[in-house]
Amino acid sequence: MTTERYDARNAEPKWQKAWDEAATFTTKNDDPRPKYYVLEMFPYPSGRIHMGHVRNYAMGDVVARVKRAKGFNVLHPMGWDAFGLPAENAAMERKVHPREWTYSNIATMRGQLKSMGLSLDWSREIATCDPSYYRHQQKLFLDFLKVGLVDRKKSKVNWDPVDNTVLANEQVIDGHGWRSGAPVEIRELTQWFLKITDFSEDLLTALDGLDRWPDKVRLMQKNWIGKSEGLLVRFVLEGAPDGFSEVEVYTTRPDTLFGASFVAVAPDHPIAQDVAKSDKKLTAFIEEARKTGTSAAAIETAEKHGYDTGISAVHPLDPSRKVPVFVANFILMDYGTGAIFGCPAHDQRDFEFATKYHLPITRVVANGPEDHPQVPLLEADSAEDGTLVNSDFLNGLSVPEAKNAVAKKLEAKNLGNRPVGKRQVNYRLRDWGISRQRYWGCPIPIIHCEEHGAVPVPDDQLPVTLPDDITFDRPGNPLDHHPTWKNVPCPICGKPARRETDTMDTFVDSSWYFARFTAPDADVPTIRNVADHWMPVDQYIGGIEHAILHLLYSRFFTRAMNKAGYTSVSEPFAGLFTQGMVVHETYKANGEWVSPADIVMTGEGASRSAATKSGAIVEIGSIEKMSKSKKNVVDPDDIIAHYGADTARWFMLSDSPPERDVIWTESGVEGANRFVQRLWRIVQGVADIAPQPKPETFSDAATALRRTTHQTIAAVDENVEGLRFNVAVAKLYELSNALATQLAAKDKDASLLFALRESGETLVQLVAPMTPHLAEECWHALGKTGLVAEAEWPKAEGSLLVSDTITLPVQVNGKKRDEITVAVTATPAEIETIVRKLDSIVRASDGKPVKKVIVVPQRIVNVVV
RNA sequence: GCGGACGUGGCGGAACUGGUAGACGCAAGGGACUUAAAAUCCCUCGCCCGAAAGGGAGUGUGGGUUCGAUUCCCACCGUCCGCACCA
Repeated sequence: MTTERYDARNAEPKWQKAWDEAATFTTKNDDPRPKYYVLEMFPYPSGRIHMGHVRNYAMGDVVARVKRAKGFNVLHPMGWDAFGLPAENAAMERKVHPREWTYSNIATMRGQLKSMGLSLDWSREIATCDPSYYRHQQKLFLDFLKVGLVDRKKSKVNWDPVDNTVLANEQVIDGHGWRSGAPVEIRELTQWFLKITDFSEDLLTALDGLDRWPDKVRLMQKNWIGKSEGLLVRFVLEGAPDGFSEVEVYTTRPDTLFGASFVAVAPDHPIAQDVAKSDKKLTAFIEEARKTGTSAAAIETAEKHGYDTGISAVHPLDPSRKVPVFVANFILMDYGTGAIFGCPAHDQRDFEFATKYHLPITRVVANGPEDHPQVPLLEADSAEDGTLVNSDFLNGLSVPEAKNAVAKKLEAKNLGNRPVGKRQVNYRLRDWGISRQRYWGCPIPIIHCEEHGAVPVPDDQLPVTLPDDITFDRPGNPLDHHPTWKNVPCPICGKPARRETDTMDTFVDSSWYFARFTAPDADVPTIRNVADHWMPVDQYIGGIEHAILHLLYSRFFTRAMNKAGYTSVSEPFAGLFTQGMVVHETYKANGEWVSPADIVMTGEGASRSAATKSGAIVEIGSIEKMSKSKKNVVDPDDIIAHYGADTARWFMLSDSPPERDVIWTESGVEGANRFVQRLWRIVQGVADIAPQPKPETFSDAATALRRTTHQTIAAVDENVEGLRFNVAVAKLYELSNALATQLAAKDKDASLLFALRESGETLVQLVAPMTPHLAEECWHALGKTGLVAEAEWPKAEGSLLVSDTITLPVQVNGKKRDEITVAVTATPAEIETIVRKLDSIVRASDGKPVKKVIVVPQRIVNVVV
């Protein structure tokens, strides 16, 4: 028996090459076996992979390898989310072209991913920044335009007046541009929009069908779509400027209409704007309100402010009542009609506002007799389960009844030739603005002609490619500055026209890449029947940070592609799993963050202490997400070079439940590596046993080992299906322990030798999805021909999963006192007889009479005294 | 503020549908092997009382349902996450 250590550095490249040469992971579209599409969120090519990638891709790879072994035709591709701002920042800071920077990062990261031994079909690799990808995206955009899913309208953007550029929200820090430090202005630009709101209702209701998505993500999307059912109500105005005889408000609480004590409109509301023309104070108020609207910190501390316009609104149900009309800073023009009626008693914001401006606060919904209308409220009370009071014909009704009664009444009542009230469903979801004033993105294929307006680029002129000769020495969008690129003839009249210089939001790129993977070389965006065959993705795995935008946009995009005829599915991801982050301790020396690679740790447990290599004392800080800024990053390359990819993969799958954060620790990696070495030793022991014929009868030891082996197959199956990798890992440890114990036994009969061989081979197959290189090495050592990656998944023998005797715990009044071993077939009556005679039970009963014996078959016995 | 999740040994965590709480790993302690170390192997390992046998309480806190509750219900405490002047 050899006892050499397993040498990952040597074995891993060897097996990666073997898989490559055998094309083990290349997927054919016309393979007749049932399909399984597993996908991990593709990475942004930032430069190097990080531990989060290792964890994400290790999980997906386990699923892919298990499904492949179970006979599925598995699609498991990889690509690059390659457009985006960091490439432009690199260009500005390091004078490197965004394309070169991106492709060089891709090359590095591809090499790193390959060193992980992932079972990916690299022949399907795509990069979103490649014209061979984005030309199809341009085609999709034009087709969406044809089917009416594209819109062009004005929208507000963050504008940096020094850099002359549009800023993303994350580039605005405390109301200032991140690079220039100048105060950010809000500007209106004409932008392209995708009409995601056309699908608001469908995107909402279809969430119910996504039963393999986390409830949490579905709830987040539901809140994001934000459906509300309410009523539009028209108020007649008195004392308003010409042309404003009425104001329309939106409310979800029409039942509280009799509690209205004011009407408020947004600073951007046409009425406010009009009054401001002749009212300097209001102009100043609106200006002030806009300022507080930009930064999140300001909003949180912002007080509710209002400006009384002097206009009165007539109560629609009681013409004798009139309420003042305010302009208020907490009303949003974008939601509803940009105007509300305020009911201070039942809305906290209205309550605060009314208190400040001394407006009446009248209770109109009471929870019970204690809520006498005359008792002053200390805060608003939503009182959704209450009964209407103080409300004329509504008195005594429940809230839903009152909502309905008000709606009915106002719908029937006419003002001019329209009803006063109209029921309306509202969504918080807004259309998706995709215009970005940037270079490194997919060009929007439109040509602007003075005569013909926005003209689509004809199909035969696609793709509109990005020009290479650009500079970043001027602020603003290089496409806009380019001397020639944007000058083109109008496709309709041929007169000089100009290209759209905006590029698409990078979320567009990632909204359909999963569909492109199904036919990555096709000269159309998707081949319909191929996309229909593979889609939806059976298992999608990625970070929770994409719970809303990426996943919602992809759901929309799939519907849009469906409408444009590219696929007949409408949901892109049947199963979704969101994995936790990789976190690590932080270290500080002399006030500076220190990398774990630069410290020396001494002592253990609570008495641990750390120092830098130069001897400075290191303070051990909190455990946080690995990030460059805190320097608590462990580089996967270092780990793979030191321990091998299998150790890194095994560690990422062990211990922590995959949806939770995992703490990266040195001892954890070493533990994982210990297992890798241990498995190799065990397998060498098994390899010394010649393959055995299956015996007729088995010794007790052999049967016990076989039971463990087959129970482990069942357990690993079940836990991998449920993505509980940490539990599957624990079961594999148990099997290893049982196998090692029997391997060390002195006298082994032939049946035990058979069981050891069976157990060893099974163990190798079961770990193969997690530590694939080690498994190949073991498979080979066991004398197996072919690749374990291509071997059929082991099947648990049903007869070994059940036993003919069973051990039942025996409780007295719910406390365990003893246990008995009986035949599985023992009847409850037989068990009861045995239990009643047990010394331990008689003793524990303490002479009290036995009232009842509860026998739960196969589970437990409880004696009630 | 609204919504959601979670709370189990020194640590990460396991526990099927209400049925033996603490699987498995890490850390720790003891031993074997070794000139020594590493590696490896064996043993112990939630808390309290007890030499042991055994016993007691125990899954954030307090109550409830049940023969039986980590699991279900109510209240509270704590942690984390999402959304937010959304009418």
